[in-house]
Amino acid sequence: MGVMRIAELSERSGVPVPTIKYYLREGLLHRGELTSRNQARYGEAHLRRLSLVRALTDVGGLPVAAVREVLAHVDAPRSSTHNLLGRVLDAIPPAGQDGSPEEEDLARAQELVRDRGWNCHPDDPAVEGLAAVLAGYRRTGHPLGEEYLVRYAEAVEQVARVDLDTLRDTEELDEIIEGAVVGTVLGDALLAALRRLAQSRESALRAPGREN
Amino acid sequence: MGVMRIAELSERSGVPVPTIKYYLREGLLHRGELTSRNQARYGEAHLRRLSLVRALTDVGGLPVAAVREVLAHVDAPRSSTHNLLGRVLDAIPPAGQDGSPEEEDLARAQELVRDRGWNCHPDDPAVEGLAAVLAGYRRTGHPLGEEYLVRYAEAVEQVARVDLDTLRDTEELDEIIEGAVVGTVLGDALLAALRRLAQSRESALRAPGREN
DNA sequence: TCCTTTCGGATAGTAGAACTATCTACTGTA
DNA sequence: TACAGTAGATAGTTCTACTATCCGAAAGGA
Repeated sequence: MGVMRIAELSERSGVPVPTIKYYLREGLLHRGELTSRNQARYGEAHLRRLSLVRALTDVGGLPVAAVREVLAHVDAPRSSTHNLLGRVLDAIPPAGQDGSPEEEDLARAQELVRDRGWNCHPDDPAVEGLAAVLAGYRRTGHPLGEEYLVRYAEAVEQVARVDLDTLRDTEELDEIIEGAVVGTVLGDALLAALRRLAQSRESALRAPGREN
Repeated sequence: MGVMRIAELSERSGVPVPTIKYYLREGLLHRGELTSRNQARYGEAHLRRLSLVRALTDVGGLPVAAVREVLAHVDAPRSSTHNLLGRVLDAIPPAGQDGSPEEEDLARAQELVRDRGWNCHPDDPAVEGLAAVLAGYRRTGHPLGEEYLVRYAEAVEQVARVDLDTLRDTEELDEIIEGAVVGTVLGDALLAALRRLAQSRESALRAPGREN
Protein backbone atom coordinates (compact mmCIF):
# COMPACT_ATOMS: atom_id res chain seq x y z
CA MET A 1 0.00 0.00 0.00
CA GLY A 2 2.74 2.43 0.93
CA VAL A 3 4.97 1.47 -1.98
CA MET A 4 3.84 2.24 -5.51
CA ARG A 5 4.92 2.94 -9.05
CA ILE A 6 4.37 6.15 -10.91
CA ALA A 7 0.97 5.18 -12.30
CA GLU A 8 -0.48 4.64 -8.84
CA LEU A 9 1.17 7.81 -7.56
CA SER A 10 -0.54 9.65 -10.40
CA GLU A 11 -3.90 8.08 -9.72
CA ARG A 12 -3.85 8.65 -5.98
CA SER A 13 -2.66 12.25 -6.27
CA GLY A 14 -4.74 13.21 -9.26
CA VAL A 15 -1.64 14.59 -10.99
CA PRO A 16 -1.02 13.31 -14.55
CA VAL A 17 2.04 11.13 -15.06
CA PRO A 18 3.76 13.59 -17.47
CA THR A 19 3.32 16.33 -14.91
CA ILE A 20 4.89 14.18 -12.20
CA LYS A 21 7.83 13.60 -14.51
CA TYR A 22 8.03 17.34 -15.07
CA TYR A 23 8.10 17.96 -11.33
CA LEU A 24 10.85 15.36 -10.98
CA ARG A 25 12.89 17.17 -13.62
CA GLU A 26 12.31 20.51 -11.94
CA GLY A 27 13.35 19.14 -8.58
CA LEU A 28 10.01 19.69 -6.85
CA LEU A 29 9.71 15.97 -6.11
CA HIS A 30 12.45 13.61 -5.01
CA ARG A 31 13.27 10.75 -7.34
CA GLY A 32 11.89 7.35 -6.40
CA GLU A 33 14.15 4.57 -5.23
CA LEU A 34 15.53 2.87 -8.32
CA THR A 35 15.21 -0.91 -8.28
CA SER A 36 16.60 -1.28 -11.78
CA ARG A 37 17.52 0.97 -14.66
CA ASN A 38 13.92 1.66 -15.48
CA GLN A 39 11.95 0.92 -12.35
CA ALA A 40 11.54 3.18 -9.39
CA ARG A 41 9.38 2.89 -6.32
CA TYR A 42 7.60 5.78 -4.67
CA GLY A 43 6.18 5.98 -1.15
CA GLU A 44 3.73 7.93 0.97
CA ALA A 45 6.29 10.72 1.32
CA HIS A 46 6.12 11.31 -2.44
CA LEU A 47 2.35 11.44 -2.29
CA ARG A 48 2.41 14.04 0.49
CA ARG A 49 5.02 16.09 -1.33
CA LEU A 50 2.88 16.05 -4.44
CA SER A 51 -0.10 17.32 -2.46
CA LEU A 52 2.07 20.06 -1.03
CA VAL A 53 3.28 21.11 -4.47
CA ARG A 54 -0.25 21.28 -5.83
CA ALA A 55 -1.47 23.26 -2.84
CA LEU A 56 1.34 25.79 -3.22
CA THR A 57 0.78 26.20 -6.97
CA ASP A 58 -3.00 25.90 -7.27
CA VAL A 59 -4.19 27.47 -4.04
CA GLY A 60 -1.19 29.60 -3.13
CA GLY A 61 -0.58 30.66 -6.73
CA LEU A 62 3.19 30.27 -6.44
CA PRO A 63 5.15 29.78 -9.68
CA VAL A 64 7.02 26.50 -10.00
CA ALA A 65 10.39 28.22 -9.52
CA ALA A 66 9.22 29.69 -6.22
CA VAL A 67 7.94 26.32 -5.07
CA ARG A 68 11.37 24.83 -5.73
CA GLU A 69 12.94 27.64 -3.72
CA VAL A 70 10.60 27.09 -0.80
CA LEU A 71 10.97 23.32 -0.83
CA ALA A 72 14.74 23.65 -0.80
CA HIS A 73 14.33 25.23 2.64
CA VAL A 74 11.89 22.56 3.74
CA ASP A 75 14.39 19.88 2.74
CA ALA A 76 17.50 21.64 4.05
CA PRO A 77 19.26 19.90 6.90
CA ARG A 78 18.61 21.86 10.08
CA SER A 79 21.62 22.29 12.29
CA SER A 80 19.86 24.42 14.86
CA THR A 81 16.30 25.42 15.52
CA HIS A 82 17.32 29.00 16.26
CA ASN A 83 15.18 31.44 14.32
CA LEU A 84 14.81 28.79 11.70
CA LEU A 85 11.23 29.78 11.12
CA GLY A 86 12.31 33.28 10.30
CA ARG A 87 14.68 32.07 7.64
CA VAL A 88 12.16 29.73 6.10
CA LEU A 89 9.57 32.47 5.96
CA ASP A 90 12.09 34.78 4.31
CA ALA A 91 12.28 32.37 1.41
CA ILE A 92 8.62 32.77 0.58
CA PRO A 93 8.12 35.51 -1.98
CA PRO A 94 5.60 38.17 -0.86
CA ALA A 95 3.46 37.74 -3.97
CA GLY A 96 3.38 40.88 -6.08
CA GLN A 97 6.69 42.61 -5.44
CA ASP A 98 6.83 44.03 -8.96
CA GLY A 99 6.87 47.76 -9.44
CA SER A 100 9.80 49.60 -7.97
CA PRO A 101 9.06 51.79 -4.95
CA GLU A 102 10.63 55.20 -4.61
CA GLU A 103 12.69 56.55 -1.75
CA GLU A 104 9.59 58.13 -0.25
CA ASP A 105 7.76 54.83 0.02
CA LEU A 106 10.77 52.90 1.24
CA ALA A 107 11.30 55.41 4.02
CA ARG A 108 7.69 55.15 5.07
CA ALA A 109 7.84 51.36 5.14
CA GLN A 110 10.98 51.42 7.26
CA GLU A 111 9.41 53.97 9.58
CA LEU A 112 6.39 51.75 10.14
CA VAL A 113 8.62 48.76 10.89
CA ARG A 114 10.52 50.84 13.40
CA ASP A 115 7.46 52.39 15.03
CA ARG A 116 5.83 49.05 15.60
CA GLY A 117 8.99 47.57 17.04
CA TRP A 118 9.28 44.98 14.30
CA ASN A 119 13.03 45.05 14.43
CA CYS A 120 13.66 42.82 11.48
CA HIS A 121 16.91 43.20 9.58
CA PRO A 122 16.45 46.24 7.31
CA ASP A 123 17.23 44.35 4.11
CA ASP A 124 14.19 42.11 4.57
CA PRO A 125 12.56 41.80 1.13
CA ALA A 126 9.16 42.17 2.74
CA VAL A 127 10.00 45.79 3.58
CA GLU A 128 10.61 46.51 -0.08
CA GLY A 129 7.44 44.65 -0.92
CA LEU A 130 5.53 46.82 1.52
CA ALA A 131 7.07 49.94 -0.02
CA ALA A 132 6.04 48.76 -3.50
CA VAL A 133 2.46 48.40 -2.34
CA LEU A 134 2.47 51.85 -0.72
CA ALA A 135 3.81 53.21 -4.01
CA GLY A 136 0.89 51.57 -5.80
CA TYR A 137 -1.64 53.26 -3.52
CA ARG A 138 0.04 56.61 -3.99
CA ARG A 139 0.46 56.41 -7.76
CA THR A 140 -3.17 55.57 -8.32
CA GLY A 141 -4.17 58.71 -6.47
CA HIS A 142 -5.40 56.82 -3.42
CA PRO A 143 -2.55 57.21 -0.94
CA LEU A 144 -3.03 55.14 2.20
CA GLY A 145 -3.51 57.38 5.23
CA GLU A 146 -1.25 56.88 8.21
CA GLU A 147 -4.13 56.05 10.51
CA TYR A 148 -5.31 53.23 8.26
CA LEU A 149 -1.83 51.83 7.77
CA VAL A 150 -1.41 51.59 11.53
CA ARG A 151 -4.76 49.90 11.94
CA TYR A 152 -3.86 47.36 9.25
CA ALA A 153 -0.61 46.72 11.08
CA GLU A 154 -2.48 46.09 14.32
CA ALA A 155 -4.84 43.64 12.67
CA VAL A 156 -1.92 41.85 11.08
CA GLU A 157 -0.14 41.46 14.39
CA GLN A 158 -3.19 39.58 15.55
CA VAL A 159 -3.00 37.40 12.44
CA ALA A 160 0.67 36.67 13.06
CA ARG A 161 -0.10 35.53 16.59
CA VAL A 162 -2.62 33.06 15.21
CA ASP A 163 -0.05 31.95 12.61
CA LEU A 164 2.48 31.13 15.28
CA ASP A 165 -0.12 29.51 17.52
CA THR A 166 -1.10 27.06 14.79
CA LEU A 167 2.44 25.69 14.98
CA ARG A 168 2.36 25.11 18.73
CA ASP A 169 0.48 21.82 18.55
CA THR A 170 3.17 20.14 16.47
CA GLU A 171 6.12 18.28 17.96
CA GLU A 172 8.15 17.11 14.98
CA LEU A 173 10.49 19.78 13.63
CA ASP A 174 9.95 18.84 9.99
CA GLU A 175 6.23 19.12 10.53
CA ILE A 176 6.62 22.58 12.06
CA ILE A 177 8.60 23.78 9.05
CA GLU A 178 6.08 22.39 6.59
CA GLY A 179 3.23 23.78 8.66
CA ALA A 180 4.83 27.21 8.57
CA VAL A 181 5.14 27.06 4.80
CA VAL A 182 1.57 25.90 4.31
CA GLY A 183 0.25 28.39 6.83
CA THR A 184 2.10 31.28 5.27
CA VAL A 185 1.37 30.57 1.61
CA LEU A 186 -2.17 29.25 1.93
CA GLY A 187 -2.76 31.77 4.70
CA ASP A 188 -2.50 34.63 2.21
CA ALA A 189 -5.25 33.04 0.12
CA LEU A 190 -7.27 32.30 3.25
CA LEU A 191 -7.10 35.89 4.43
CA ALA A 192 -7.99 37.18 0.98
CA ALA A 193 -11.09 34.97 0.80
CA LEU A 194 -12.19 35.79 4.34
CA ARG A 195 -11.58 39.45 3.69
CA ARG A 196 -13.92 39.47 0.69
CA LEU A 197 -16.65 37.95 2.80
CA ALA A 198 -16.07 40.29 5.72
CA GLN A 199 -16.03 43.27 3.35
CA SER A 200 -19.36 42.28 1.89
CA ARG A 201 -20.81 41.99 5.36
CA GLU A 202 -19.38 45.28 6.56
CA SER A 203 -20.49 47.00 3.38
CA ALA A 204 -24.03 45.70 3.83
CA LEU A 205 -24.05 46.81 7.47
CA ARG A 206 -23.17 50.35 6.52
CA ALA A 207 -25.39 50.59 3.45
CA PRO A 208 -28.31 52.91 3.90
CA GLY A 209 -31.72 51.32 3.51
CA ARG A 210 -32.64 47.70 3.25
CA GLU A 211 -30.65 44.51 3.64
CA ASN A 212 -28.79 42.30 1.12
CA MET B 1 -0.11 70.09 -20.17
CA GLY B 2 -3.27 68.07 -19.73
CA VAL B 3 -3.57 67.15 -23.39
CA MET B 4 -0.93 64.94 -24.94
CA ARG B 5 -0.15 62.49 -27.66
CA ILE B 6 0.76 58.86 -27.14
CA ALA B 7 4.50 59.49 -26.88
CA GLU B 8 4.06 61.84 -23.94
CA LEU B 9 1.54 59.52 -22.31
CA SER B 10 4.15 56.79 -22.56
CA GLU B 11 6.91 58.94 -21.16
CA ARG B 12 4.88 60.27 -18.25
CA SER B 13 3.50 56.86 -17.29
CA GLY B 14 6.64 54.86 -17.90
CA VAL B 15 4.65 52.40 -20.01
CA PRO B 16 6.10 51.66 -23.49
CA VAL B 17 4.06 52.85 -26.47
CA PRO B 18 3.45 49.30 -27.84
CA THR B 19 2.15 48.27 -24.44
CA ILE B 20 -0.24 51.21 -24.37
CA LYS B 21 -1.50 50.15 -27.78
CA TYR B 22 -1.91 46.63 -26.43
CA TYR B 23 -3.96 47.94 -23.49
CA LEU B 24 -6.09 49.94 -25.92
CA ARG B 25 -6.75 46.79 -27.93
CA GLU B 26 -7.59 44.84 -24.79
CA GLY B 27 -9.98 47.54 -23.62
CA LEU B 28 -8.09 48.42 -20.43
CA LEU B 29 -7.68 51.99 -21.58
CA HIS B 30 -10.20 54.17 -23.35
CA ARG B 31 -9.29 55.33 -26.82
CA GLY B 32 -8.12 58.90 -27.14
CA GLU B 33 -10.19 61.53 -28.82
CA LEU B 34 -9.56 61.23 -32.56
CA THR B 35 -8.74 64.53 -34.26
CA SER B 36 -8.13 62.86 -37.60
CA ARG B 37 -7.77 59.36 -38.95
CA ASN B 38 -4.38 58.93 -37.38
CA GLN B 39 -4.20 61.44 -34.58
CA ALA B 40 -5.66 61.07 -31.14
CA ARG B 41 -5.35 63.15 -28.00
CA TYR B 42 -5.09 61.76 -24.51
CA GLY B 43 -5.66 63.50 -21.19
CA GLU B 44 -4.95 63.22 -17.49
CA ALA B 45 -7.69 60.64 -17.15
CA HIS B 46 -5.76 58.33 -19.45
CA LEU B 47 -2.65 58.83 -17.36
CA ARG B 48 -4.49 57.94 -14.17
CA ARG B 49 -6.11 54.92 -15.75
CA LEU B 50 -2.71 53.72 -16.91
CA SER B 51 -1.37 54.02 -13.36
CA LEU B 52 -4.35 52.08 -12.10
CA VAL B 53 -3.80 49.31 -14.65
CA ARG B 54 -0.14 48.99 -13.74
CA ALA B 55 -0.91 48.93 -10.03
CA LEU B 56 -3.49 46.19 -10.47
CA THR B 57 -1.19 44.07 -12.65
CA ASP B 58 2.24 44.69 -11.10
CA VAL B 59 1.39 45.12 -7.44
CA GLY B 60 -1.93 43.32 -7.25
CA GLY B 61 -0.82 40.57 -9.60
CA LEU B 62 -4.11 40.49 -11.49
CA PRO B 63 -4.07 39.05 -15.02
CA VAL B 64 -5.01 41.44 -17.80
CA ALA B 65 -8.36 39.71 -18.34
CA ALA B 66 -9.26 40.24 -14.67
CA VAL B 67 -8.25 43.89 -14.87
CA ARG B 68 -10.60 44.36 -17.81
CA GLU B 69 -13.38 42.72 -15.81
CA VAL B 70 -12.78 44.96 -12.81
CA LEU B 71 -12.51 48.13 -14.87
CA ALA B 72 -15.79 47.32 -16.58
CA HIS B 73 -17.42 47.72 -13.19
CA VAL B 74 -15.50 50.90 -12.48
CA ASP B 75 -16.71 52.37 -15.75
CA ALA B 76 -20.26 51.06 -15.56
CA PRO B 77 -22.96 53.68 -15.30
CA ARG B 78 -24.33 53.64 -11.76
CA SER B 79 -28.05 53.94 -11.52
CA SER B 80 -28.22 53.58 -7.77
CA THR B 81 -25.68 53.54 -4.98
CA HIS B 82 -27.44 50.68 -3.26
CA ASN B 83 -24.99 47.95 -2.30
CA LEU B 84 -22.95 49.02 -5.25
CA LEU B 85 -19.75 48.40 -3.36
CA GLY B 86 -20.76 44.82 -2.78
CA ARG B 87 -21.26 44.23 -6.47
CA VAL B 88 -17.98 45.85 -7.44
CA LEU B 89 -16.12 43.79 -4.87
CA ASP B 90 -17.76 40.64 -6.19
CA ALA B 91 -16.12 41.26 -9.52
CA ILE B 92 -12.63 41.02 -8.06
CA PRO B 93 -11.32 37.47 -8.28
CA PRO B 94 -10.17 36.10 -4.90
CA ALA B 95 -6.70 35.26 -6.22
CA GLY B 96 -6.01 31.54 -6.15
CA GLN B 97 -9.37 29.86 -6.48
CA ASP B 98 -7.92 26.90 -8.37
CA GLY B 99 -8.24 23.43 -6.93
CA SER B 100 -11.74 22.15 -6.44
CA PRO B 101 -12.93 21.87 -2.86
CA GLU B 102 -14.94 18.86 -1.73
CA GLU B 103 -18.33 18.83 -0.09
CA GLU B 104 -16.69 18.64 3.31
CA ASP B 105 -14.78 21.89 2.81
CA LEU B 106 -17.68 23.71 1.21
CA ALA B 107 -19.90 22.83 4.14
CA ARG B 108 -17.32 24.10 6.59
CA ALA B 109 -16.95 27.38 4.70
CA GLN B 110 -20.70 27.90 4.66
CA GLU B 111 -20.89 27.07 8.34
CA LEU B 112 -18.29 29.72 9.16
CA VAL B 113 -20.13 32.31 7.11
CA ARG B 114 -23.33 31.46 8.96
CA ASP B 115 -21.77 31.38 12.43
CA ARG B 116 -20.19 34.77 12.01
CA GLY B 117 -23.39 36.29 10.73
CA TRP B 118 -21.87 37.12 7.35
CA ASN B 119 -25.14 36.58 5.60
CA CYS B 120 -23.88 36.96 2.08
CA HIS B 121 -25.75 35.24 -0.71
CA PRO B 122 -24.63 31.59 -0.61
CA ASP B 123 -23.41 31.53 -4.19
CA ASP B 124 -20.74 34.11 -3.44
CA PRO B 125 -17.56 32.94 -5.22
CA ALA B 126 -15.53 33.88 -2.17
CA VAL B 127 -17.20 31.08 -0.23
CA GLU B 128 -15.97 28.58 -2.78
CA GLY B 129 -12.56 30.20 -2.70
CA LEU B 130 -12.50 29.82 1.07
CA ALA B 131 -13.48 26.17 0.72
CA ALA B 132 -10.68 25.61 -1.80
CA VAL B 133 -8.15 27.03 0.64
CA LEU B 134 -9.47 24.86 3.48
CA ALA B 135 -9.15 21.87 1.15
CA GLY B 136 -5.52 22.81 0.54
CA TYR B 137 -4.78 22.87 4.27
CA ARG B 138 -6.44 19.51 4.73
CA ARG B 139 -4.87 17.77 1.74
CA THR B 140 -1.35 18.74 2.77
CA GLY B 141 -1.91 17.09 6.13
CA HIS B 142 -2.13 20.40 7.98
CA PRO B 143 -5.86 20.88 8.49
CA LEU B 144 -6.75 24.26 9.96
CA GLY B 145 -8.19 23.89 13.44
CA GLU B 146 -11.56 25.45 14.16
CA GLU B 147 -10.15 27.71 16.86
CA TYR B 148 -7.61 29.19 14.47
CA LEU B 149 -10.11 29.66 11.68
CA VAL B 150 -12.34 31.64 14.02
CA ARG B 151 -9.45 33.78 15.17
CA TYR B 152 -8.50 34.53 11.56
CA ALA B 153 -12.09 35.49 10.89
CA GLU B 154 -12.06 37.90 13.84
CA ALA B 155 -8.86 39.54 12.65
CA VAL B 156 -10.27 39.88 9.18
CA GLU B 157 -13.41 41.58 10.44
CA GLN B 158 -11.12 44.20 11.88
CA VAL B 159 -9.39 44.52 8.50
CA ALA B 160 -12.73 44.92 6.74
CA ARG B 161 -13.70 47.75 9.08
CA VAL B 162 -10.49 49.56 8.15
CA ASP B 163 -11.21 48.87 4.48
CA LEU B 164 -14.59 50.51 4.68
CA ASP B 165 -13.28 53.37 6.80
CA THR B 166 -10.71 54.29 4.15
CA LEU B 167 -13.61 55.05 1.83
CA ARG B 168 -15.36 57.40 4.26
CA ASP B 169 -13.19 60.42 3.46
CA THR B 170 -14.17 60.45 -0.18
CA GLU B 171 -17.16 62.36 -1.55
CA GLU B 172 -17.20 61.61 -5.24
CA LEU B 173 -18.91 58.32 -6.09
CA ASP B 174 -16.46 57.43 -8.87
CA GLU B 175 -13.62 57.97 -6.46
CA ILE B 176 -15.22 55.69 -3.88
CA ILE B 177 -15.56 52.91 -6.42
CA GLU B 178 -11.99 53.26 -7.57
CA GLY B 179 -10.81 53.48 -3.99
CA ALA B 180 -12.62 50.27 -3.17
CA VAL B 181 -10.96 48.51 -6.09
CA VAL B 182 -7.50 49.77 -5.20
CA GLY B 183 -8.02 49.04 -1.52
CA THR B 184 -9.23 45.54 -2.14
CA VAL B 185 -6.66 44.46 -4.71
CA LEU B 186 -3.62 46.25 -3.35
CA GLY B 187 -4.87 45.51 0.14
CA ASP B 188 -4.26 41.82 -0.36
CA ALA B 189 -0.65 42.55 -1.23
CA LEU B 190 -0.39 45.02 1.65
CA LEU B 191 -1.65 42.50 4.15
CA ALA B 192 0.67 39.81 2.78
CA ALA B 193 3.71 42.06 3.13
CA LEU B 194 2.74 43.27 6.61
CA ARG B 195 2.03 39.71 7.64
CA ARG B 196 5.53 38.55 6.70
CA LEU B 197 7.01 41.29 8.83
CA ALA B 198 4.70 40.63 11.76
CA GLN B 199 5.43 36.91 11.51
CA SER B 200 9.14 37.52 11.68
CA ARG B 201 8.67 39.69 14.73
CA GLU B 202 6.36 37.24 16.46
CA SER B 203 8.68 34.35 15.62
CA ALA B 204 11.64 36.20 17.09
CA LEU B 205 9.66 37.04 20.23
CA ARG B 206 8.88 33.41 20.85
CA ALA B 207 12.29 32.03 19.91
CA PRO B 208 14.23 30.70 22.84
CA GLY B 209 17.53 32.42 23.52
CA ARG B 210 18.94 35.54 22.01
CA GLU B 211 17.51 38.18 19.73
CA ASN B 212 17.37 38.50 15.93
C1' DT C 1 9.63 -18.70 -22.81
C1' DC C 2 7.08 -15.36 -25.51
C1' DC C 3 4.63 -11.25 -25.74
C1' DT C 4 2.13 -7.33 -24.38
C1' DT C 5 2.21 -3.56 -21.06
C1' DT C 6 4.41 -0.30 -18.37
C1' DC C 7 8.41 2.11 -16.85
C1' DG C 8 12.28 5.75 -16.43
C1' DG C 9 14.60 9.15 -18.69
C1' DA C 10 15.36 12.26 -22.47
C1' DT C 11 13.84 15.37 -25.95
C1' DA C 12 10.65 17.90 -28.33
C1' DG C 13 6.27 20.10 -28.87
C1' DT C 14 2.14 22.89 -27.26
C1' DA C 15 -1.10 26.49 -25.27
C1' DG C 16 -1.82 30.65 -23.17
C1' DA C 17 -0.45 35.13 -21.35
C1' DA C 18 1.74 39.47 -21.96
C1' DC C 19 3.90 41.94 -24.41
C1' DT C 20 6.88 43.71 -28.72
C1' DA C 21 7.93 44.63 -33.57
C1' DT C 22 6.73 45.71 -38.08
C1' DC C 23 3.90 47.53 -41.66
C1' DT C 24 0.80 50.71 -44.01
C1' DA C 25 -1.29 54.74 -44.88
C1' DC C 26 -1.67 59.20 -43.43
C1' DT C 27 -0.65 63.90 -41.19
C1' DG C 28 0.85 67.94 -38.56
C1' DT C 29 4.79 70.69 -38.71
C1' DA C 30 9.24 72.85 -39.94
C1' DT D 1 7.94 69.56 -49.55
C1' DA D 2 10.50 66.54 -46.51
C1' DC D 3 10.04 64.03 -42.39
C1' DA D 4 9.31 62.55 -37.82
C1' DG D 5 5.21 60.98 -35.49
C1' DT D 6 0.65 58.53 -35.46
C1' DA D 7 -3.45 55.04 -35.55
C1' DG D 8 -4.63 50.70 -36.37
C1' DA D 9 -3.72 46.03 -37.97
C1' DT D 10 -1.08 41.89 -38.04
C1' DA D 11 2.52 39.05 -36.86
C1' DG D 12 6.30 37.64 -33.92
C1' DT D 13 8.61 36.87 -29.32
C1' DT D 14 9.39 35.28 -24.58
C1' DC D 15 8.19 32.84 -20.65
C1' DT D 16 5.73 29.45 -17.99
C1' DA D 17 3.69 25.17 -17.23
C1' DC D 18 2.73 21.52 -19.01
C1' DT D 19 2.06 17.51 -22.59
C1' DA D 20 3.46 14.13 -26.12
C1' DT D 21 6.73 10.96 -28.19
C1' DC D 22 10.40 8.00 -28.31
C1' DC D 23 13.67 4.50 -26.79
C1' DG D 24 15.50 0.67 -24.61
C1' DA D 25 14.59 -2.29 -20.79
C1' DA D 26 12.13 -4.66 -17.32
C1' DA D 27 7.54 -6.70 -15.50
C1' DG D 28 3.99 -9.72 -15.62
C1' DG D 29 0.70 -12.91 -17.46
C1' DA D 30 -0.15 -17.10 -20.69
